[in-house]
This record gives sequence, C-alpha cells and structure tokens, in this order.
Amino acid sequence: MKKQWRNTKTKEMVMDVFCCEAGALCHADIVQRLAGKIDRVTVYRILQGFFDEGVLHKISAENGRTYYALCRDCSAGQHADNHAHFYCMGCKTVSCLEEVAQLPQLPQGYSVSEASWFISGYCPNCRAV
Amino acid sequence: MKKQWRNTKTKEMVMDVFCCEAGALCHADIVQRLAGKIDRVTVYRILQGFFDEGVLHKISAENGRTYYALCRDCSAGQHADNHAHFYCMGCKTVSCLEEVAQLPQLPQGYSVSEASWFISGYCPNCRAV
DNA sequence: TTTTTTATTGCAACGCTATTGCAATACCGA
DNA sequence: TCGGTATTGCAATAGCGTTGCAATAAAAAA
Repeated sequence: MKKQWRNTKTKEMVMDVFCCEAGALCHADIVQRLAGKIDRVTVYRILQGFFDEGVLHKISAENGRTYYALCRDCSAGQHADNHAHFYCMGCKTVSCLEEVAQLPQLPQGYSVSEASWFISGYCPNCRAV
Repeated sequence: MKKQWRNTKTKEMVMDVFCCEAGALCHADIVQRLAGKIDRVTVYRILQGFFDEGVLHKISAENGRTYYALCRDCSAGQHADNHAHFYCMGCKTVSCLEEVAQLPQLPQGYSVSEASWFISGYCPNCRAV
C-alpha cells in the first residue's frame, strides 16, 4: 500500500529553493540554502520523496553526487527525463538541456529501462570569460 | 615532470583480470577476483594509473561506482570513449556498446569536454529468461 | 653484479555522500 | 478536538574512495 503524501513546512521550504533556482541542485546545495532550518537527513528523504512523486528528476553526476531538478516538460504521469544534463566546469552548476534529447538506438535484443546523457564542459557564460 | 611507468606483478595481475573478462569491472570486482593477493588501495591506484596511461577507460555508473574497461577501439594516443555504456539489471554487469556512439549536438556557445551516455535495462541474455 | 634512485605497495586512518533505527513531533481526516 | 500515521531530528552506520607514511622492489647507474 502506498504511503499517504503529506504537505509540510519542510517540504515547502525545499520546493521553494527549487522554484527560485534555474538549474539542478544537489543535497549540499539545499542544505546550504536552508542552513539551520532542516536536518540534512530530512533533506535526503524529501528529495527522494519528491522524486518518487515525480516532481523532481534525478541526475547522477560524474562527481558522485546526485542532483535533482524540477520536472518541466513531463506530461501528466509520464516522466520524461530523456534529455541531456550539462555540468559547467566554470560555474560548477548542473543544468538540463531540454533541447538535447535522444533515445538510444540499441542493438537487437536489448530492452531499455533508463538512459542518461551527461556532458561536461563550459557553458556560454563561462566560456566567454 | 611525468612519473616513470614501472611494470610490476600487481599491475600484471590486474591486467590479467581485465583480459579474461568481456565487460567492464569496478574496483570491488577486481578486489574480489584477486582476494588476498593485492591490497584494495593498491587496486584503486593501479586502476587510476591504467586510466592515466590510456589503457582503460572510466565509466561512472548510476549506482555511484566507477567501472573500468579495456580500451579497444582507441587509436594510438587518441582516447575514444564516446560510445555508450550499458548496465544490465539482470546480470548486474556493465558493458560497452561500441555500436552506440554519438557526439552530442549542443546549443550554440557550449564547449564540450566530456560526454557520457549511460543506459540501463536488460541485455539479450537476461531478457530472454 | 652491486649500488643507487625512486616508483610502488600495504597498512592505518580519514573524508565524503548517503542510509538506517528510533523516539519525538506534526499533518490531516474523522 | 482527537487519534492514527507520515514526517522530522538526532545519532550511529555503511559504502566508496583518498591520503600519509614507512617498507619494498623495479629499473637505471656504477
């Protein structure tokens, strides 16, 4: 049986952080922005919860950290996380590249459950400097 | 100044493991196969060393672990690691899909330093079961 | 071959990200 | 308002990887 979802102040705070931010955020980002207000373990659980609800999507970065970003183009129920994610080595941020989306063409016999496309480099801003 | 590369028994053992294996291996895989013969820290350093030499390429899996695989299609000096990597949820192995290779088409202004394409699902063997 | 130089190894301790158990607290429906 | 239960905070633990250092061994020099 699925757990009942409950709205709480802590969840609201975390969601606010995401709404004020353009890119993707990792656990440490959230904790830092809400320093002293929420326990770090709670942040882990809330992020996982939002992910389970389909509100955030999850991005495993090369640095071992997990980033989360608001789902924008996800149609009701369907979780469309098939776009690329970009890590800028200049400003050290992770962002979604909605434009870069591609489903892989696998050899015969394979079945795909998830695909992630992770790119690192410099974003237009940092490259110019 | 670059360090001098030295051939040792331990490195040979690690390389043998890769040569006997089709897919990619993570640190724990190597340690397990060489249980009691090499220290775990040494394995980390040897893997990093082989990577620096361009003999192995590195794969960051979604599970947070780092896998390594022999470079096969890499022409001299050039490290061509632009193919996709596949994690089979059945046999829990990581393999290289040399056939699935694609350079990302990024929006104007971005510069790419690295790109990784990670797919999980079921391989032909495990799917059939 | 013997000596010298220095890369490499093993061991112990540490760092970072994330998870689990549990008692106390706060939501939400009745 | 009340009661069941999801949620929170705290402490402890787990997993993967790194660092420091003394001892060892490979390759170059004598």
